[in-house]
Amino acid sequence: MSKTSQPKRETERNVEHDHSACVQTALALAEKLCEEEGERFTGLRRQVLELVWAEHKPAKAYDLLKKLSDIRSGVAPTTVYRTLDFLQERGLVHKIESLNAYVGCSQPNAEHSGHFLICEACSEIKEIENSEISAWLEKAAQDEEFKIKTETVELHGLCIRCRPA
Amino acid sequence: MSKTSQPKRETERNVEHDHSACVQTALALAEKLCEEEGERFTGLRRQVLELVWAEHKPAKAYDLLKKLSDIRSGVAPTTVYRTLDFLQERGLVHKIESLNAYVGCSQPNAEHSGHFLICEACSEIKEIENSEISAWLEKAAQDEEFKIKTETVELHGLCIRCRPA
DNA sequence: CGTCGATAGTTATAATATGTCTATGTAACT
DNA sequence: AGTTACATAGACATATTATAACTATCGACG
Repeated sequence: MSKTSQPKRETERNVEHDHSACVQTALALAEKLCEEEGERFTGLRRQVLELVWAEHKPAKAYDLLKKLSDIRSGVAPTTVYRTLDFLQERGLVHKIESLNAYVGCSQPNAEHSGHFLICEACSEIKEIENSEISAWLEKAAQDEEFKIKTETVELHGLCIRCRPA
Repeated sequence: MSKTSQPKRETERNVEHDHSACVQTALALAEKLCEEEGERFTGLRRQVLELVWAEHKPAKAYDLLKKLSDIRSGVAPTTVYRTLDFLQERGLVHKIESLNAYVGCSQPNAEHSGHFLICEACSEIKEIENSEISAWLEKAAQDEEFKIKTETVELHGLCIRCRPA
């Protein structure tokens, strides 16, 4: 194959991004985390997590349900929601409240609320790892003597690839 | 009536807070804003806004529907959602994404995304007016060259009255 | 190999939200 | 007043999102 022939299929997200490695890493990390916590990383949990990670876009529960039905039998809404609950509790996925959808988290060990950049053009979502954000928000909350437990921070707009030059 | 007799009924929120004045202000402001924008502040819109403002707690659409049914006929989900949409577009109410609920906004003229402190004990919600927050978030987004359009910032925790001393 | 708790299957239903078509109200113009 | 046009709201249907409650199965451990 010459360099000028059909280029290798690339993700929309990022020409540098090897997504299958990305998914494999997430699954491996999940497995490790469950083992450490004495939880079972069952086939169902693996399949759901894999489906959530299929893209760097929020996945809707009922879409996961459809896809899951293609690869197993006896799948009902409960199946999906129960599994998503499990994954959320371990920080393996986050719920995006403003979209009623779910994304995989790549820092599941770290105690954190997620902060997200959500592109309204291409739907790609990125978790911000700017650790200052929580500190800033706490500072703002302290003015009201409010004690933050969980943070929902979802910033909608245009990502670098979709914003006009 | 002596000073030691039955004290005047006070809101749970704040003994200093005159809530009926608070609602009246909000309604008057809404009326003014609609007039300025050439929009009609109809009976329905006033009633819905008044119900949303009944408490400083998020109001659920179907609860509003029930209450609205007590004071008008022919109320269906569409009625409520349509009216909430109208009010949201004018910044008169905000939707709290993490609760699927709505709160009145007291700075409807100001262009802004709301930032909220939500007490998980008493459900009271407070809109933060710390203007630095948006600036901070933009700063964080700039690291990713992301252009923010709307912000969902909902901080759940304990308010000053509910947090342990 | 039996039992116990965790996991998942099954069925039903609740809660949240939207689409579409029709009727009515109000403003603007004649 | 009569007519038109558009905004508002009513009516009805249905889609989407999420949970409840009960039963069956699996797998770790004694």
